[in-house]
Amino acid sequence: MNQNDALLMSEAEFLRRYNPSEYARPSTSVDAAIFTVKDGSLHVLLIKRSEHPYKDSWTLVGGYIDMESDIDLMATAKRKLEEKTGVKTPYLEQLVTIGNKSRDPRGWSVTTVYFALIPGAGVELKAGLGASEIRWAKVSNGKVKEKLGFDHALLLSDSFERLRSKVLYTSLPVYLMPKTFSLRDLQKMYELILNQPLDPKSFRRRILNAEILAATATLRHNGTRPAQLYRLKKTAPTHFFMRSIEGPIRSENRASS
Amino acid sequence: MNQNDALLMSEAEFLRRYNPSEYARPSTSVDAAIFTVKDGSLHVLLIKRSEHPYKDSWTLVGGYIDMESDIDLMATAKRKLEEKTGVKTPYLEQLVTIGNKSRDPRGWSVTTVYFALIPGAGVELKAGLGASEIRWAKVSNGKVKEKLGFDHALLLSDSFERLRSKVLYTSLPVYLMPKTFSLRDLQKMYELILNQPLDPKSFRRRILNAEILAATATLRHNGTRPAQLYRLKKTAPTHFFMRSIEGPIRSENRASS
DNA sequence: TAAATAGTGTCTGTAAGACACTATTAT
DNA sequence: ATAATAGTGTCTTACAGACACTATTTA
Repeated sequence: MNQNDALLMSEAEFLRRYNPSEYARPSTSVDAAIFTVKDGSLHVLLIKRSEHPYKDSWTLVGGYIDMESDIDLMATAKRKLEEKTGVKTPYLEQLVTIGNKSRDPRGWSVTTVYFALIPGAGVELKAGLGASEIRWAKVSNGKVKEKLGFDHALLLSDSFERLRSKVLYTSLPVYLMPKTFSLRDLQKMYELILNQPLDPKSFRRRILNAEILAATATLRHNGTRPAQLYRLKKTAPTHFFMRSIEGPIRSENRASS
Repeated sequence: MNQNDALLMSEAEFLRRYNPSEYARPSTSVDAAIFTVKDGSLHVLLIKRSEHPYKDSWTLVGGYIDMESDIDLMATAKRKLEEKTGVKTPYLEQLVTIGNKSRDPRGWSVTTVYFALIPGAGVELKAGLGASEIRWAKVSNGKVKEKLGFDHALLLSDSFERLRSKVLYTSLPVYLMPKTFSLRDLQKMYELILNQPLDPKSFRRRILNAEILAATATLRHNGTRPAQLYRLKKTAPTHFFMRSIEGPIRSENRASS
């Protein structure tokens, strides 16, 4: 047995003796700000908790890692999303991880926050375990009317800010659209999130130059001039524009000092 | 006792009975990719582990949350940074959180990765507990020569990619500079990270328009034409430019689907 | 003087902003 | 024809790229 074998053996021996409950660990969870657009407004999915703590408070969708079946954190987020909405392939992005002593009355806890964008059509909500109710809540300026449990009001406003800031330089809103849509529809989605009107000519130029949309063979007729419908190209990744839309000053991601 | 009191009481009762070790939890840690520039190259801080697992392997600086003294995750990251380098106020940004079954042989583990930028001058390294050695390792193309333990090669390359991608549209490199520096020095820092030469005129125009630097009263004389020295304005936040430097195609932050 | 590094003048290119304009439908 | 919504023409503006040029030092 050479020295390398000895080292491996002793690591194996170490692992054999390792007791995971020897040291206290913070709790870890995953929360998701799941956005959609309904009736011309941005909404986020909330559940009403049926268990302590914060029983009967509204919160974002979330839960604990299933150490048996979840292979990684995103799997936990996807599982929660699918349990509640049936949606399997959303735009899902990790936003931030918040961990501190005070956010959960049970002690030190860490939560990784994802944000998801899903089209509004055809989603059927299921409250599921731990929730007595589930519903879409209208988001205005990063806030909902409901008083949220834990620090979820903060998680929501962070998620919304990130969404808004990324909309200035990416094609993210396409993930909120139905399968086919007109450029005007997409523009309205941008305007809704940015809370700011955009020039139609500049908007169309920007989106069409990105080459992420394909025109469909059909026009949509609803009473006035028909609109060309588009769909997202199958292979199109999220587009990052070289220049931002000029909007409110961006100051996301500011560092500590 | 009204209904609200009753609800509060029963939550208090719930918390009194709550047993944190009732459910298995993943382990949670914080790792930091601490970058500096030495001898004209980008370096990252590594330690050599003195304990299992991955005993005698090199890894990024990291460790467990101290549930008594750390008030939040960033406090853990700052504490680790200060223990190793003595630096107290770096640029410190949360990058991503990785959690899965396989990254640690002891089982499901979650780590939150920070990246830090510190000036090279006057830093004295201390290996400290759990480490037999500590040193700056040269980073080339997101990699170090050392074979890294756990999934730290991946954490490092992610950190480096994020750094590179943010350098295209922010003023981040100022945090790697000493107190005063010339614009040419700063340009060299950008070029080093981007691995791409920049036009001096365009570079100066870009940086000066951002109004984040103040000229000092002194010039630096070293043998040729003296250079105007600048310092970072005290109040200057990280600057986000409206346009990217044209570089390799940006594709950070791509979502799952 | 030459070598070396700091810094400028100025033209071009590109994509966004502004805004008036045309186009196509239903009634 | 009018209202309503879709979509265009085209001028301006802002800022990055390119690159030749000038400036200030030491030896």
